[in-house]
Amino acid sequence: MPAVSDCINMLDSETKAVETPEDHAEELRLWLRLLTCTTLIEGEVRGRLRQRFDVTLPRFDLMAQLDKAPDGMTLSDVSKRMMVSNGNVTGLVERLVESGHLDRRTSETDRRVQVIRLTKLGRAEFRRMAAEHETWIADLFADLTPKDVRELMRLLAKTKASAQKSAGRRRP
Amino acid sequence: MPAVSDCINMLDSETKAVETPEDHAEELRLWLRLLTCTTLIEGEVRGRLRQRFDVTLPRFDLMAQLDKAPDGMTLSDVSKRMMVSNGNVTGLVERLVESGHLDRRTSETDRRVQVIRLTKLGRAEFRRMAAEHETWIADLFADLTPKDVRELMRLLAKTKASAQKSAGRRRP
DNA sequence: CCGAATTGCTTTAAGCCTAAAATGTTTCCC
DNA sequence: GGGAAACATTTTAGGCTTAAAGCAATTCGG
Repeated sequence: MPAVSDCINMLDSETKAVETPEDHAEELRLWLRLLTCTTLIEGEVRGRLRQRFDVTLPRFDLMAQLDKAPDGMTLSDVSKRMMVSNGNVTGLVERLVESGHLDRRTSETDRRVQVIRLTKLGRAEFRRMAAEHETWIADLFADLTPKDVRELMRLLAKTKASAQKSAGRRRP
Repeated sequence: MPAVSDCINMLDSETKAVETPEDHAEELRLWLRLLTCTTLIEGEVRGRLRQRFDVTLPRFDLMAQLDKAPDGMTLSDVSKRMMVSNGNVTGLVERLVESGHLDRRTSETDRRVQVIRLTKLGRAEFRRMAAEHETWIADLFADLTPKDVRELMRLLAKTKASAQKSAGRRRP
């Protein structure tokens, strides 16, 4: 219950109360736990991909994006989807074209645009890796009940929306 | 409800049913959403740290670990806590010693061990950054109710335990 | 004791990643 | 049409990250 003096402060604030020096320790702990979970799982997946298939996680992620887009994607599309910088994608694609997993061609209608696709080899290898990858994920989350999974999905969707809104406030 | 043939299969499996080619699509979607949330927030924090304080996220994370350990930590401790490789810490520490934020000395009792601490400057700068950092996190999670936060904490704790168990099965 | 593991850290080689600047292309609009 | 703005990508410079190999120092077992 805010004190009267706080209510006065709240008036000249925009959307959120100024509030007395509040701690937000809970949110901080939540963020650290979220980060820990992701780092843990990501490290495990990275290691398994390397050991079983001698492939890096970024390469796998890029191929996963392309597997869902049979007609190919532009580098910008990939960059947005993967939430990484443009320059990053350039190098990643370079190496995957080199190894024969990707096909890259300049768009006929817009010469700025590069369209990339999985090659036959790339698709076959990705499918093989993805099948096993799915079992790893299932195993990593094995102790969660279906209800836990649903609830986490819901709360993470809410988290994502909240974070996007906050990021948008800063970068409109 | 598993079919009879599945139950037979379940008998010769260890802890978890073999089950017919199961899809696990829900767990996969959960993992991708978890990753998206983390990437989104991490990117936002990284950008703000750079713009406001001209500091990188890994440097900030390292300083955060040391702020909680007034008597210092060994590089191994830091490596475990941050869940990054040893070699990574070596370089990170090198740069932070160089910039005057960290103090590094060899342990008196075990000459293999390097103990690092925040310098006065390092601690002061970290505290300044951490205060603002906490408000960013609060803002990014602003749409979650206290109940949401509690529930997420609980489910992520369960997720972490599940993933650790799974990782441990592979690397005992 | 003393050699064999183990431990703590660093080095190496390769790749990932970002922000910012640069380059070439297209679109917009006057 | 012609210049300005917007766009897609690449380049650049620097830092982060990992796995694996290497080097000391310590501990352990006989």
